[in-house]
Amino acid sequence: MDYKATLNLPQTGFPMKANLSQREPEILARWAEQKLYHRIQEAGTGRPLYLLHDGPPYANGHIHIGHALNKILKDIIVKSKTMEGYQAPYVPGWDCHGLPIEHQITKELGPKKKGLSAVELRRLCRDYAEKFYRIQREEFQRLGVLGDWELPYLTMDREYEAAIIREFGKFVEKGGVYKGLKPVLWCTVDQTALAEAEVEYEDHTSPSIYVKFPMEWRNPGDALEKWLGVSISSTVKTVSIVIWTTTPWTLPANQALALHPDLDYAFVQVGEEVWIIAEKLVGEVTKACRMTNYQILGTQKGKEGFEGVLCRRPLTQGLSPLLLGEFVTLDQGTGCVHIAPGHGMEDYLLALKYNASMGGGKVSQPIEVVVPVRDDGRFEDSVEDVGGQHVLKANPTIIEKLKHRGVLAGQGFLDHSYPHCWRCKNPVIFRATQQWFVSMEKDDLRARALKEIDQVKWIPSRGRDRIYGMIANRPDWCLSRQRTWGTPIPCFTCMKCEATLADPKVITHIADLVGESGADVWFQKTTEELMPPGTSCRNCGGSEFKKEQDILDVWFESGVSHAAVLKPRGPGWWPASLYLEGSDQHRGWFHSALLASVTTDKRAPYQAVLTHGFVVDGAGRKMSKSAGNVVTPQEVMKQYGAEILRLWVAAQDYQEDLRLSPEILKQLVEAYRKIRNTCRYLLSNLYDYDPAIHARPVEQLPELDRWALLRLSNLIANVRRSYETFDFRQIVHELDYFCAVDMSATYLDILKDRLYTFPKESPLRRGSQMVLLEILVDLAKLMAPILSFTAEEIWQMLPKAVLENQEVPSVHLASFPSPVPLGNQETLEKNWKELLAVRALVLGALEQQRREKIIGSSLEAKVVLHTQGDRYTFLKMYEQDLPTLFIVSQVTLEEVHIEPANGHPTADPTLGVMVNVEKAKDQKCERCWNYRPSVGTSTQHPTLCNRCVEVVG
RNA sequence: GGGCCUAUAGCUCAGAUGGUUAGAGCGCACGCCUGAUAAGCGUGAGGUCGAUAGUUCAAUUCUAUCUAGGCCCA
Repeated sequence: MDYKATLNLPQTGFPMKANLSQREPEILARWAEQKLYHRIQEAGTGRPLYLLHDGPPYANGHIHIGHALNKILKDIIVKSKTMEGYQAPYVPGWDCHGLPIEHQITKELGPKKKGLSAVELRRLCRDYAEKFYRIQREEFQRLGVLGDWELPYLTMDREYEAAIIREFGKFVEKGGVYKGLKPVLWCTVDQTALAEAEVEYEDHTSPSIYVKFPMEWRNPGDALEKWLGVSISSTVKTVSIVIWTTTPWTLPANQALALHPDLDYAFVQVGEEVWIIAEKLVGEVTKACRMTNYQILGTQKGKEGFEGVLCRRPLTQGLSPLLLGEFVTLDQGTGCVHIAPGHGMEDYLLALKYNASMGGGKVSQPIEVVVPVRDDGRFEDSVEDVGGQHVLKANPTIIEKLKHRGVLAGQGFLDHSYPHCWRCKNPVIFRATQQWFVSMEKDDLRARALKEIDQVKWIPSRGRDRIYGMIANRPDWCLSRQRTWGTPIPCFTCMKCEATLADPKVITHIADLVGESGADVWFQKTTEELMPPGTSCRNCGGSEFKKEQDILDVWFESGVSHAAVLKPRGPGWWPASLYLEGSDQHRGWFHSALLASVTTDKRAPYQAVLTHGFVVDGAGRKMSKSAGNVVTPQEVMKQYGAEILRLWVAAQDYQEDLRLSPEILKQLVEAYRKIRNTCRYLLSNLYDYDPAIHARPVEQLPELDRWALLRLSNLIANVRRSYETFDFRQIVHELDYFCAVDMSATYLDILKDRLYTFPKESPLRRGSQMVLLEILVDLAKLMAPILSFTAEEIWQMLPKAVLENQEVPSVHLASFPSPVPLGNQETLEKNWKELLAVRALVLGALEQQRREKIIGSSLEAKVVLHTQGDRYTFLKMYEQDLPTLFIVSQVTLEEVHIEPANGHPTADPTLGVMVNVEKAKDQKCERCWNYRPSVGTSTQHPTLCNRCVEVVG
C-alpha cells in the first residue's frame, strides 16, 4: 500500500522561484488597477498625518542607483508609517528648471540657437523636462514606490511658478533682497554666474608670477635707515612688496595689498632693491625668482607699521594701500597678497571691512570694486594693451608688460586645482556683477536660521553640525542666474534714474499673471503689460521701466516647495514631518528650504531631516563610468527584480556609504530565498485550514507552538521598534534570523511529523496550523514596507477563507500586527531556552554518530540523556516531548550521580547533561519513518507503528 | 590644502563605562535527508577587530599619527 497518499503533505501554488522581474510588473498593474495609493489614503482619513515631503530630483536622464536608494528609503518609511497607523501621503516632485536642461537644449540646437526667442527656447526646455520626468516616473514606480504619481508636483507648473514668485515677494517684503555688485564665480562661456555647487575643481596650469609693488615713502627725502625700524643702506633705490599670483589678468583690477597681521616680514636686499616677503618664505621665493645673492636686513610684523602704506600699482594709475587680513597664509606665495575686490571673494570682503571702518583712518579713500572685464570674459576696450582680449589669454601679454616695466620678480607655471564650470567644463573666473541677493544679516536671517536648526531632529545627529557650519559661514544668497529656463525675478529698473523696483504689490500682480499663464508670460509680454497700471518710480516718479533679465536660482525654487506643495494641500501638511535626501543636501535643499521657511514662516519647514550616504562599489570606491564599476537599477531589476534592490537598501547602513557589487547582490538573493521559501512552506501547510472553523484558544496550544508565538511576538516588537527608529538593516537581520533559525531550522523542522502524519483534524495539527497562519500573515505585514512585492504575492496566496476574513485586498492596506498575548511568558521563555540548548547538544552528538556511519537520518537514533538533580527533574517534565523536539525516535532519561566529565564531546557541564546516541533498535514505520516497537504488531498494516495504524484506520 | 565621517570573519551587520576562548545570519567545506527537492537539516573551518606609536596592570575598545575610502569646502 502506498502510505504516502495518506499523509498531509504540503501543497501550494506559491512558486519557489520568484521570477521577480516578470512577476513585479503584474503586481504593479494590479496596484494601479485597484488605485491602491488612493485607497490607502482614503482608508487613512482621520488618522494623524505623517508627512514625508519629497525632494525633487532633477528631470534629466534616467534614474541611477542613488535615485533608487533615495526613493526606496522614502517608500519604506511611508509604508511603515501607514501600517503603524498614520495617514502618510506621498507626493513626488521634480525639479524642472535650470541650467543643465537649458545647456543640453542649447547644445542640441547648435548654431540654430541664434534667432530663437526666449519663449521658443523655454518651450524646448519644457518638453525636455516633461519627457524626462515621465521617464523617471515610470522608473520610480517600477521600484514599487507608492505615491500620488498622477499628480506629482513640478517646479515648472504654473501654480508652482506663481508660488515661487509669491515667496520671492515675501522675501522682498522682509527687506532682505538687494541688488549689488559682488564677485561671483562666472563662466565666461555660458556667460552666467555659478553657484558653488555648479563648479568642479579640476587640474589646470596657470602662470605663477611674483610681482613687485614699490612703496611710496611718505617723505622722499627721509633717510631710509630709520624707516619701519629696519636699517636700509642709502644705495637702495626701491622698497617693494612682492606678491605672488596665478591670475596675472586680475592685476589691472588691483586696488590694494594685504599682509597677515601676525606674520613676520623680512626686508630682503637684492642688489639695489629691497623686497618685503614673509620671513618663512624668503628661501622659496628667492629660489623661485632665481636670486642667490641676497641679504636679510631685518624683520617686522605685519601689524607693525605696514597698514595704510601706499604702493604703486604695476599696470594702472593710482596707489594701492597695504591692508591686513587674517586669511593670508604661508601655504604658497610670498605672504603678501594682491587685492582685486572685483575678482575675489576674500578681496571683496576685506574691501568692505576697510570701507566700513574708514573712520579709523587706516585708508584715506574707499577701496573700489573695479571690474574691467565684460560678460564674455574679455577686457573692456579701455584696458591698455589687452582690451578686447579674453582674460585667460591675456596673461602672457600682461606678464610681458610687467617684465618691461621692471616689476616682474619671477615667473613660472603651476599645476593646481582650479574651478571649472560643471556643465561646459571650462575654467571659470571670479568677477563682480550686478546680482540679486538675499542678505543673511538683514532681519537676523542667519541667527534665526541657526536657532531653528536646533529645533529639528537630525538623523544622524552629525547632520546638525554640518548644516550649522554651512549656515554660519555662508555668504549672502545670490539669487540671480543669467539664464532663460527658469522663473523670472519679478523686478524692474527705472529707465530714467536706474533705480530698481522690487515692490511686493507689483510682485503679487506678476504672480497672478504667472498663475494664469505660466512664467512664459514674463518673456512674452512687454514691461507695460506686465506692470500694474499706474506704477511709478519711487525715486524719480518715472513711469518707464525695463524688466529684469535674470531668473531665480533653482535652489530658491525647490527651497520654497514647502510653501508651493505642502501648504495648499491642507492643514496638517505643514511643516513636514520629514525631509529625506543624500547628505549633500545639507548644502542644497535642506539649506535653501531652511532659509526660505525661516524668512517667510519663522521656522524650519521640517521637524526631522534624515540623510543617507552615497552608493559606492564593493571596494568602497565611487562608482564611475571610467572605473567600470557602475551598477544601474535597471540592470538589477532586470536580473533580480526591484525587490532585491529594496532588500539591499534596507540591509545596508544608509548613514554611511552604501556598498553595491555583484557579490553583495548574490548574497541578498540568498537571504531573499530563505525568507521566500519559509513563507512558501508556511503557505503550503495551510491549504486545508480555515481559521473560522479550526482556530483554537492559544492557552490550549502545546508549549512548542506557544514558543513559536513567543518568538513571533518578539519579532513583531523588534521590527516595529526598528521601523520607528529607521533602523531597517536590523529588520532584515531579524527577518532573516527568524525565518532561518526560529522557523526553518527549529519550529518547522520539528513540526513536520505532526503536520504530515497526524490526522487532518487532529487538534494538535490544527493548532499548529493556526500558529503557522498567524506567523505567515504577520511576516507578510512586517516585511511589506521592504519586500513590498513578495508580501503582496503572499497576501494574494492566502487561503480564500483567510482572505475574506481579512477584508483587505492588499497587504499595504493592513496594519502592523501586535505581539500575541501569552500566559506565563517568562517561564516559557526560560524553559525553552534551556530545552533548545539541550537540543543543540543532542544535534552535535547525532552528527558524531552520523560521521561514524551509525546513523543517517536522525530518526534512526535513540538518544540517552544522562543528567541529575534539578536538570533531571526539569527534563523529566518534558520527557514526552523530547523525541519530537530532537526529531529522533526515542529518548531515554537517566539520572546519574556523577558530574559529566569536563571535555567529553557530547557533554555540557554548564547544562549538566551528557548525551549518548545509539542506533534505534526497533523497526522503521513505513509511514512516519519513526522507529517504534509497535511496528509489526498490526496484521492489517504490518509495516506501520500503532500511531499510524490508527490514522490510516 | 582645510573640516567631518568610516575601517570588526569572503559578504551584510552585532558588540564591549577598557578586563576570560570577539558574536549572528549568509556564503564556503564536509556530511545527512530525499515527504519544503534548482528545497530542507546538521557539523565545521574562517578574524594580530585597517597600520604604527602612546596611556594603562590590561587596548580591538581611549589618545596621537599614518594608510585607504567617502562627503563637504577651498
